[in-house]
Amino acid sequence: MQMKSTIPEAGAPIAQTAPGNGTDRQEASLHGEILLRLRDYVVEGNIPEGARVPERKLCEMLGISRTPLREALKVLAAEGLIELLPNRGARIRQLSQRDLEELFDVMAGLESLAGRLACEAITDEEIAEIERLHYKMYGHYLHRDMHGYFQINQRIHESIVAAARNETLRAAYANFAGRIRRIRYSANFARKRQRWAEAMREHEAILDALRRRAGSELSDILFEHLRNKRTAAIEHLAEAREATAAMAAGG
Amino acid sequence: MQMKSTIPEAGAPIAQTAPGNGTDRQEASLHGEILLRLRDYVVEGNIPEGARVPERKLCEMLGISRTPLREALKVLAAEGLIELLPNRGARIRQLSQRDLEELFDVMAGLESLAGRLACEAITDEEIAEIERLHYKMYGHYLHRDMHGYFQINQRIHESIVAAARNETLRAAYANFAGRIRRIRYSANFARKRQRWAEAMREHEAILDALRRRAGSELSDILFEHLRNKRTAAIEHLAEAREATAAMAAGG
DNA sequence: GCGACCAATTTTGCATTCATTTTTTATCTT
DNA sequence: AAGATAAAAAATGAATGCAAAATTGGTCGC
Repeated sequence: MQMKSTIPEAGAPIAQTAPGNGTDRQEASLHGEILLRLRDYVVEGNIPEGARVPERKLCEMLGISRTPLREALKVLAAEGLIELLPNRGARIRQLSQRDLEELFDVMAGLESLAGRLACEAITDEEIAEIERLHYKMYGHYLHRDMHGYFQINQRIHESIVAAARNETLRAAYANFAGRIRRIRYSANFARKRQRWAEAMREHEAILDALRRRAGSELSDILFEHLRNKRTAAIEHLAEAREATAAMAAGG
Repeated sequence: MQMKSTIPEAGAPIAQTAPGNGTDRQEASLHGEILLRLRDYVVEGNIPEGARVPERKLCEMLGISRTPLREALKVLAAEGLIELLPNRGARIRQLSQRDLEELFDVMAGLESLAGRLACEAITDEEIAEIERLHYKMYGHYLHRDMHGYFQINQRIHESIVAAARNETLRAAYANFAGRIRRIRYSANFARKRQRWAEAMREHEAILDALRRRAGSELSDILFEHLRNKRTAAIEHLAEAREATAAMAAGG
């Protein structure tokens, strides 16, 4: 039975052109669509860490044959989201604490670069927009609305990356951000309260350096800002994993 | 005819475990081997820019079927070395001048990060080794040996990346370096003589900052160093492309 | 002689099939 | 009954087959 000649029995609709996570979107081919869908699926943490990604099940789920699926899996492996064990299929890549530290440092480097480049090209309008976001975020801070704060925070960082006017950088940033986001979803990540005030102050320094187009200075501030984030995140993850381990032992 | 049950008639030997270009090496599966071979083949500039990568020819060349080849092509496309046009096959990605500028800036950011991280972790022995390389490179500079200079220069930058103790960073660096290396091979890249003395001075500043473990400072110096490289490289490439275009028009 | 149109060939995308390895299950031994 | 062993089932890796799209070559019209 050929797919093209009959209506597939299983599977959800394939077509979708959602803006998505920012990584390269290659439309119009089956493996491309599958890649987008699978990447989002994995990034959103729908499969637990270290779990197998069974080809057959996914094929049925998506209503396709194994060929395009396997092509997508190879790409996801190259992107670092999954692992391919020879003759033993795909697994969701389990990030060690060290992996996460490394990832955060690379993100810090990329944002630090983005800040430096942004100072060369950013317009007054873009700065005004970031200021607007900043004050909105400050409002969330005052109201102790962590979720709102977090969302605006992310938009500010994305705005800085966008202002760098470097598509290559943006794509790399999106890739690494995706790897971290996976953890965030599955570990129910949240920023520590004690870090909050400090982070807010750092954001003011970021905005100040950006206004003055002080590239080298902004680069330093952003690196340190992300470094502090890293410390908080790693601690949080360690606690979460301990809790999970304890639960598994207790239950 | 199944590959496993008969000896393949066409194609060069598949097995090879060369250290290669530094990007992740996944052995033991056909698509993995193909990926390594194809990547090196493309990075070394064996196929001209924009040229088609015909599946069938490559399959015969490598003595395999299209399935693993296509898997490898998808990965190379994700890495940014080739482009996949829907229903029109793979082409060697043609980098615009803007693409190259972006790539150099990202490389600058990654090396800048590497320098910063290296200052946190580098040992005296590693610094001594980089000093040794530095003086060797200085010798090549004095003897006007560009090729020797260039090779040592590359080893110094790789040493700094290695000293950052960040495998994620190293892999990303290798990926971007590969994209640029392709151009270098095919455009017969070389540094401008006029930049040479300046680059040598910058390298002394790099070494000095490294000795003092001045992370932020080293970060700045490395970024500027790569930025200057970028300018020289882009100019050179523009000239080379003009020459090629003139040759094509004249011949 | 040059360009538009159409059939033949090639190429691509995906499904299917086959061989091999891994995992599961059932049986046997101690 | 617990563990080891072997057969059965399932999953993986790669080749082949088939339909759709694109490229090529040739013919016709102007």
